[in-house]
Amino acid sequence: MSKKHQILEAAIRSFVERGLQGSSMALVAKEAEVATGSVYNYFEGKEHLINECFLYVKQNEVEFLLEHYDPEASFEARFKGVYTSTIRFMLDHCSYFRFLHLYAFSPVITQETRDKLYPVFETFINLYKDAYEAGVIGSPDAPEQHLSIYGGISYLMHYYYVNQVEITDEKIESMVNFAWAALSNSKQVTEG
Amino acid sequence: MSKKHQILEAAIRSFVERGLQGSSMALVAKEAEVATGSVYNYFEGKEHLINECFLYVKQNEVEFLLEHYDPEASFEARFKGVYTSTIRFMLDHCSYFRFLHLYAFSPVITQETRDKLYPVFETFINLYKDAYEAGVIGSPDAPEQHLSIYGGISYLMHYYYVNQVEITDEKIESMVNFAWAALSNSKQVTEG
DNA sequence: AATAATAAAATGAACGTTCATTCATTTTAG
DNA sequence: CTAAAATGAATGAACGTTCATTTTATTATT
Repeated sequence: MSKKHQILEAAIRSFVERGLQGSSMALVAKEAEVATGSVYNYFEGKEHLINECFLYVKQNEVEFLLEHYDPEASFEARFKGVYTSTIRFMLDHCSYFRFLHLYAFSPVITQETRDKLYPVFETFINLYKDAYEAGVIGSPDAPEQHLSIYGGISYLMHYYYVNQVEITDEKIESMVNFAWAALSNSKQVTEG
Repeated sequence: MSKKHQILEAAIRSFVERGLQGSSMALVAKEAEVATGSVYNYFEGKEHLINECFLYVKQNEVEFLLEHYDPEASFEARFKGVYTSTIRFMLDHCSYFRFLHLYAFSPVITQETRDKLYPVFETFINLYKDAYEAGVIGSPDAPEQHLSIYGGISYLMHYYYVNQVEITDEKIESMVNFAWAALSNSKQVTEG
């Protein structure tokens, strides 16, 4: 693992466990088994490091999602696939998930950082748009649909994490079905 | 408004706008139009202040929810009522909502603080339990149901806030219907 | 291959600033 | 006149950042 990776991984772990306040640069460096000054060879400063952690995690996430994405599958299969992948990613990379859950909305994440991520997630945003045009889901506003489901999953996963609930494949399936039901039912609800 | 309230309100605003790191005690005091030392007359330190902000917001929330809660109403009406109140509370107290959304999962909020809140929300936790026993909703795990809906609403509200989307009564109704549909449909989904 | 020369990366002590906290003093309330 | 509350300058520790020095890697030369 490269030194930059070491630092990112250590930083994410520390930010999650001790918070941004509680994680001094010296401490992050120590956890990464690197000299304090070395962090500054790779990152301009603490704020920059935090933003880079965010990008790093998000890029890992989208990479994972794309790996398991089949553009030829049915809408239902694709949606369920994306939700399943999202949950699996959260499980496999617990500290990544917790980092996102804690800091995705923080004012320390700059607009510049956020803007970098939009194109990366375009595939999935388009999935919602296409599904709407095909009449599979009810709302035309893709981000809204996505966020309310992603938010639900996030909160739930956090709850499972805190309470150390083991998440079986059946549990994942149940969550995904719940999400899909909410999404596909929204057609009737918003119209009725 | 008492001096303690002034400080809490100013702290919440500052924590939301500048983050925990960016909000020095001197700055919070200045925003509260109070001397730096005065903060320490009411709060033991910064961490304590943050925890008190959390309790303050949560207690305000539950007060608001109870004010609009009718224990005699039907399950559907009660659920929809709670969701509607939650959304209205978020809208009326934007910085409270953002504070919760940012720091509710932070490691700076102690377990002690969290434990204080469970009894406060018991009414609403029982609502889920009762509804399950009455066969109205499918899952016996009340916190899970609640969290996935609350999470969805939170993420959505944050999105609306960031994008300055005006939230009409129709929009609230649509969100509440979406939530209720997800909840009441979960019966079929988890069984099917 | 071996050695020297140069560049790049890594180091951690030192610096200067910031900031949480304290406390002697002043102001206000009873 | 007394007690409580408020004040903000002073303090000292913590922390982000820098940089002179050392170590490692790369290239050039014999």
